[in-house]
Amino acid sequence: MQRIKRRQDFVAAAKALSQAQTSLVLQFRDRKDDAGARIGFTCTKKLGNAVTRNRIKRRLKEAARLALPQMVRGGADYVVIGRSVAENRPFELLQSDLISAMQRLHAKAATAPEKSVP
RNA sequence: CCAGUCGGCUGGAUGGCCGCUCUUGCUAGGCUCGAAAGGGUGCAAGGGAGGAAAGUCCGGGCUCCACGGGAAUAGGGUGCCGGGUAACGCCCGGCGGGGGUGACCCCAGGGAAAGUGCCACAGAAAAUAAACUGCCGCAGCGUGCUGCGGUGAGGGUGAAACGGUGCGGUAAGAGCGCACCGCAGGCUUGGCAACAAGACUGGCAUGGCAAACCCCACCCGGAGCAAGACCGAAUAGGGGUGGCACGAAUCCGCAAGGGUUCAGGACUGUUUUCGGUUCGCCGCCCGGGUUGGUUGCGCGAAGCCAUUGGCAACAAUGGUUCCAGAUGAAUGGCCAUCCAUGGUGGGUUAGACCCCACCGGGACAAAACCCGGCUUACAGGCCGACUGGUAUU
RNA sequence: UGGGGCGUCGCCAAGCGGUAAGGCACCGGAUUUUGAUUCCGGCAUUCGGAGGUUCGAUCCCUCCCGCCCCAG
Repeated sequence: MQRIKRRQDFVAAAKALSQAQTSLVLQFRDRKDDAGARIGFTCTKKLGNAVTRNRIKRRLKEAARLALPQMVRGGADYVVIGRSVAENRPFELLQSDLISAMQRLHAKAATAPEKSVP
């Protein structure tokens, strides 16, 4: 799965669907093309210093690597925004947060597909 | 043993499973992303955050720009002396001042006699020393006032009052004279110097503030790796060149040239004789350059060990080692045991810092071109030197 | 990476070497049957923090902390 690296992709994903969980916020945007799914990780400066922010992003990356590959859809951009509890939340709960957020987002996209068009 | 001062070191360990990034090797191609440049994908081995990587406060390297050399103006910085260094506002040693019983610690510490300015309140007066009050003498008379002269000693204040204390001296007094202290001047001695010591001379001049303006001495060209270099598509546009084309009317202009309409070409919407966009057409070559990519990018004022010189900072010589290179940003995720440590309960015990069980639980903080410093943050642990006190011998 | 600014009472703020203005809010009192209005009085012992210069710092200097803005 490719990583999102450009700022404008992050901004575009922020304008599309989002789903908040205890440890993270997941954003989902359908790019309407045939390329593979992409995922990006970010968090705000309010969460702490560089060590804390990096640790949150690494735990989320590892959870996504283990939990998500069989769930993602082609042509989709996912952005995971870390929250402060993600630093110490048990790893199994971190994975289940990701899975349920993605399930609910996919359900939202099915009921209201027009909203995801930018 | 208690209290304290200074300096240095360290910054959890081992293992398992699954990952990230770089380098090298392997058969060297395949597959794949991309317009290209270039990138991704396999296996194995090895490397992979810090003492502050931080704050970005100084100093350099490196790169580009500017510049004939140099100097000056403006602006900014530094400020006892000597040394170290590539350089510094850093470090070392010394001097002076201040603090502490002491080990030791702190100090932007040049110039106030170049000039300007400020010194609230209080106080007679806050800086050309005079006025006021006072003290003393003489004269006058209305007998406590006036005039003249002497004096700069006293005057509640204040952060600070024009040398201080004492003795002599005098009408009263005053460095007026003397002793001691302070101060100034040149001299001698010691020291590279800052400065110190000594005797001599001078009766004393120069209040404080320059982290107020300022003066003096010295230093500084500007920007920053998003510097800079290279590769480089479609489309549009620029230059050159070859072939084809370069029609008609009209307007501006001396001309070169330009505008408008029709015709014509290219692309395109559309059922269409209708419309839209564009303007010489086609080929080749050159240069610039956007998205993007590569590079810059780690052998260095490097680390470690030894010897020598130096009180030291540090330097020289010899040997030895190769030690991170990410870019929405790698160096991790999960788990187990141990270790340091905290809590609770129980046990041993004179008492435990000893033993057992359970629970909790790892300081600060992550390279972003690279080095030398400074500053700030930091759980816990270790080592060395020294000081004061108490007790014992 | 480079540059600039701010921090003063609960809120908005003035002051910029010499006892820290003012407004809103709050508290107490007066007026009123009660409330509003009005009037009177009260309300800053770290002027973001720590050092330093000065007789004396909100103000000057140094270092930190927090917040905001600009350029690429």
